[in-house]
Amino acid sequence: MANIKETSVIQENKSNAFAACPVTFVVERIGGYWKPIILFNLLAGTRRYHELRKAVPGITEKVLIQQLKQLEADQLVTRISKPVVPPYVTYELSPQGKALRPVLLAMAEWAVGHGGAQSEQFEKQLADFPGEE
Amino acid sequence: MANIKETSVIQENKSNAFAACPVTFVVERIGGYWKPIILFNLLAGTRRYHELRKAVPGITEKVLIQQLKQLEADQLVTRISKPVVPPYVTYELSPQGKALRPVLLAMAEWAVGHGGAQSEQFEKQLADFPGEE
DNA sequence: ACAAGTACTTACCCAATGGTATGTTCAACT
DNA sequence: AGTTGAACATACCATTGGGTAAGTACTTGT
Repeated sequence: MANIKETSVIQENKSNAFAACPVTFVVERIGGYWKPIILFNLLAGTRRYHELRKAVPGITEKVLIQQLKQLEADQLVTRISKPVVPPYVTYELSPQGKALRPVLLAMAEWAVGHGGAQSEQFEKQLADFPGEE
Repeated sequence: MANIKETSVIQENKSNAFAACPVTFVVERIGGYWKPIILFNLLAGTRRYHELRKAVPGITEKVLIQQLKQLEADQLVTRISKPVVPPYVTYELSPQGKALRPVLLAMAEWAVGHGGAQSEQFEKQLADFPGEE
């Protein structure tokens, strides 16, 4: 019987930081590579699962589902499933998720300002971005 | 000789997403757990290495250095080293880094609004947060 | 009868992130 | 001569995020 490892010091440390720093609180929820991107897409409105797949290029099904589940568990998105065949499932931002709009828009604007060669493209993307619903 | 793996498809996919989505552009630079937290601390002003260690609880030296190097490589922070002994090294936000202020503040404000039990604490933190320099 | 489409699930794998622990350099202090 | 302190570097390990590939359930279209 090898090392058993009691509850991991790391998690405790993270909880400490979590308690102290508001940014940490946010990172714990929308950190990682894909979550902000998914949220940004949902900001534009309710999307079916399949639509999200197309809207977020490069993401795989597994990861998309995985991230959606986590976002759902953190109550940032709401999953609505109609019991029909073929399945009809949509995802949309919860009120908490919608409250992230300023964060995501601030990100997008920074990208416009500091995206170098991409800036123009980003600007176009933002131009036809839907406002509040 | 086993599979050699040419340049990784993943990176290509990421570059695609990167090209299309402004939020992806940002995530590529300040994604991960620690970077936003470090940037948030630097937002309050120039800090010595040792000060950062204390300001960011739970981070280890290795990871702190690592993240600082990456931020420096991405030109979000500037490292200033005085050639004295003992070493005197400070880190501060570059202009690009300072431009992230709205992003980080938006995060902090979201935390205040949605931090549940922690909200009050976050609010205090933000109250004595320095403004623009 | 069979392919197609939708929204997943499962099993397996790799690479990056992050953590622990220790070493280094140089000078001032004791 | 040994310790201390700043700002790292390095070696090694564990965890996690993310990727690939395949399978599932159920119905509609051909």
